Amino acid sequence: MGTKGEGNRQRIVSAADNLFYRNGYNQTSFQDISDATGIPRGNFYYYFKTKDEILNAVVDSRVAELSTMLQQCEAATADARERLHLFTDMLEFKRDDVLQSGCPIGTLSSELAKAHGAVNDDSASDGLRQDRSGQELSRPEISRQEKSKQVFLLLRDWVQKQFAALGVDDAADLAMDLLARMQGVTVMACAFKDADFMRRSHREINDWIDMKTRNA
Amino acid sequence: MGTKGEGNRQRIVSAADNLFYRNGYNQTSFQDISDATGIPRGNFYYYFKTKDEILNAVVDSRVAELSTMLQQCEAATADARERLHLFTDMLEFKRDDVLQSGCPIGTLSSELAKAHGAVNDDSASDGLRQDRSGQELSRPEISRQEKSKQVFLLLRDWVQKQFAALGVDDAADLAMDLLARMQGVTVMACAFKDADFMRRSHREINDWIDMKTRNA
DNA sequence: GTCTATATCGAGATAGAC
DNA sequence: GTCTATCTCGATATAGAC
Repeated sequence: MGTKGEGNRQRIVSAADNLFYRNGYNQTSFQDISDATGIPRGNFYYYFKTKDEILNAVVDSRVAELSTMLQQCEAATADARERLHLFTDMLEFKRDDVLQSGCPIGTLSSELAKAHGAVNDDSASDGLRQDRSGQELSRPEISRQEKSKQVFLLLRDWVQKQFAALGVDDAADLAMDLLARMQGVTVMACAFKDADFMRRSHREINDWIDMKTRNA
Repeated sequence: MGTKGEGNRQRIVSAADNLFYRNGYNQTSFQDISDATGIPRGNFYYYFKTKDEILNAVVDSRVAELSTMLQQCEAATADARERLHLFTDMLEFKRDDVLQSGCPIGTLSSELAKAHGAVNDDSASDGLRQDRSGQELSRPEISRQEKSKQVFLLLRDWVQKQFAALGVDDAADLAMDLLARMQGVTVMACAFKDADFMRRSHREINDWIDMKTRNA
């Protein structure tokens, strides 16, 4: 293919984004991304040194895409309560995907919270693990989870801003509560493949938003 | 080791249970279980034909363990509202584990919801995938997720029973709502490593239970 | 910039001695 | 029942031709 390099980079990130969501990060191979894009495996190392760098690019891409979506929510209405309702509408737009694969942000975060290698049951050593030369062992899952957290941080801060605009005094708590409720709905709806539960919960979350911001 | 066989089987299941939780199912190797138990890799195939069978045994073990815990909740008090509060106390007992690795049930369910192999973007074929001989391809992730769902079903039915005993007319919905709220709390608390959020949410979930069952 | 060939490792699973 | 040796496959990653 004679297309320009940066175009290929974007296609890799886009395919990886989709595959990380559908199949999970650990279960997605370079071959899978190669099959989805038509770009040969070896070329990936021209754009990314490691699989972790692809993950970084995917998270950056998700942050950028969600930023755009949140800006559109702000452009659509000046009423912060309406903006929050537009935000929860994701439960409706993405219903089929959520039922099949859960929330892209939540499931990635949960997956990356899992460690690699042996489980440390040893109660004698409570410091960082060290190798024979005394250096700390690198733990990639730590930085990976920190990276994936960026998407949640973006959403939390935006939701908090909307609650604050409505004059509540616990906007930070309410922001975490809203995200937690949406996460809980996606986990249970996906586990039970229950679309009706998603619809009902969507309504009740909107009612909860209205109730919490009634004095605005 | 000259210990009896069934003892070894239990030790394998127990170690796998812990490793599936801390490291994830897909990221747990037979070598990891071997290291944790001292039982050589090859012996696993005397007790289990495949890794899937180990997963089945782990889920059965979790169902049995949780059944015991729920029976203890019932033995502790005849007040169904008190029983539900004892149930939510898991958010307190298991706080450190949840902060590190999330909920064992929810994260396993989310992990097993992810597919294997290529993502089907092809809109022309909307039936089951077939191989060249026309047979349906087996999709182990389907039966795996169905199996893991058993733990959620146990909890949902028990919670529903408690709500029903309190005379509410939407016990089934409330059971799903309670599990969803707890799942949401664990996902966000683990992502943000926020113990305070867990404590606060625990209180608010208990308040919500009391509110929903006020007329009992 | 693009692609093929390959190195290296660890996974799940099997065979067969004891 | 227990254990070692090994098979086969697919993973990430690298080397180097074009």
